[in-house]
Amino acid sequence: MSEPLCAVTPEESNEYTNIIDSILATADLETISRKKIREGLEAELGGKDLSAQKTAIKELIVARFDAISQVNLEAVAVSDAEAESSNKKRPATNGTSGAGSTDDASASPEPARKKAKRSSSVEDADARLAAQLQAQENRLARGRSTRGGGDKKVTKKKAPRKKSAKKVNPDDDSDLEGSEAAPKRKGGGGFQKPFNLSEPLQALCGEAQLSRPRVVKSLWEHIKANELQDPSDKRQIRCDEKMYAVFKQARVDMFKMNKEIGNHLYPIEE
DNA sequence: GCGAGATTAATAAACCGGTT
DNA sequence: AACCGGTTTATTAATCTCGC
Repeated sequence: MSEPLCAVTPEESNEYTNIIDSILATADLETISRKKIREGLEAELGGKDLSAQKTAIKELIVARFDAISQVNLEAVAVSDAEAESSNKKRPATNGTSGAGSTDDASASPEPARKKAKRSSSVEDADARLAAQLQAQENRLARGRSTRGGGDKKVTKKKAPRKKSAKKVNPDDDSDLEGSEAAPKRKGGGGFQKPFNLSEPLQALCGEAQLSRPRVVKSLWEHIKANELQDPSDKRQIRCDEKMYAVFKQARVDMFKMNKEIGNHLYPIEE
């Protein structure tokens, strides 16, 4: 709709490039997105509306990202090569294969985020090697405890875990059928653990004891049955009386709801 | 082998970014 | 444009992996 997308003038292109470069210089290339860069650009330009030049700017951003990430990659490759050559000899492929390394460079940010897992044993070989190298570095750097680095909380933040349900199925079907007593993770850890529900929560769920996932499920059934989602922002749940008794507020964010649930679950003591 | 940190499992729906 | 998949929130227990 609307007007043909205008191209940026050379002056603008120049100006935008400088701004984008400065944004990229301080940003984490693994997590930065086009949108964020564009937002930063708009902010830098005093809130100027760039929608008319969206396409041209998108290309500009991509071009600058590619250019900068390639520079970074080369820098990393050099330091990597130096570091590794002292420990291990690796076929020095990087220097010569320009095309290959470039490809890796542009692809690296996203895949890097996606994987962070260790389910596949094939990838593990590499992962382990990397872990060992890193462990050595850590030990040299500090006497710090172990790979965790000491932060327990890191778990949640640092490792974006993959969606589980999806993996379960393929995993399940593949070859487990042959070997009945598959070693796979038993039933599902503590997820099935039942809790005593607080009174208001009991009134909502209709059960005195439920596991957390069941409580969530039950809550959503209630929400849908009573159309409690705010139409303008469906993540917001409007509390009816029963809900209010639990959450003590007229509206609750669906994620906060999960958080609040914890206050209404009591461990069952024998 | 033991200890400890890291990871994964289920549950829900919306939203966002990326891909086709 | 439409679709797909990841991310978000919280939780516990079991399991895995690695260091010592």
